[in-house]
Amino acid sequence: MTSKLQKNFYLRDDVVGISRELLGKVLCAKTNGGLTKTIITETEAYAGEIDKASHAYGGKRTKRTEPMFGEGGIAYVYLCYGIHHLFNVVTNKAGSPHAVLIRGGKPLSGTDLMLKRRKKTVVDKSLLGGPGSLARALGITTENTGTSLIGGSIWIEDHGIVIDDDAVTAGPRVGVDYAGADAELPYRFIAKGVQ
DNA sequence: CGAATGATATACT
DNA sequence: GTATATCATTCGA
Repeated sequence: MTSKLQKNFYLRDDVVGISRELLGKVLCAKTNGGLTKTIITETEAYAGEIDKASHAYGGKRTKRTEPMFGEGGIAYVYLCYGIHHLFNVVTNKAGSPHAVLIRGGKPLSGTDLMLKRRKKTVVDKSLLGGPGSLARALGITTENTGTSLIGGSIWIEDHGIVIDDDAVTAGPRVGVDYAGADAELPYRFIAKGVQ
């Protein structure tokens, strides 16, 4: 059974709960003429204005973070360190800059295309190991920021994969040391045994 | 462990 | 309008 996640999934105000539920879901991207699918195994929640690690902390609204302030159900893609594209799913209603960063996944379909984009020949965990690599393998770029996840070229499917609570690790986020105490929040979710 | 690399935010003139 | 500091990272040594 497969079904595409609908808008009401993204509109809830529990961004941490959504991050947890996205584990095991399938991220699909039809970019550059090719279709790729990946099972989401690692996510991170960014709780907008109350979260120092978020670009939108304190309700800061800029041209770059604009998509996060929009309605849930769209993509927010940001170029980080001049090299890496990071893919986020915007959640909550318009005006609440919540988002879920997709940090890792496992190839499901379109593997050849991912290998080609990463210039690799074998599938290993470095293919989708990390937010920058994952976005590159899926062909996601900043061009895709603001794209709708309902009816756009990027969407998320539910394949009926259930990740048991025992298989979920919640922990502090990485790479956000500058956020001080907020970097310690257990907003990071990893699905064990799927990777 | 350290460099690469470029858009963006912020603080200036 | 122009300048500089900073970054939700990765790869290679």
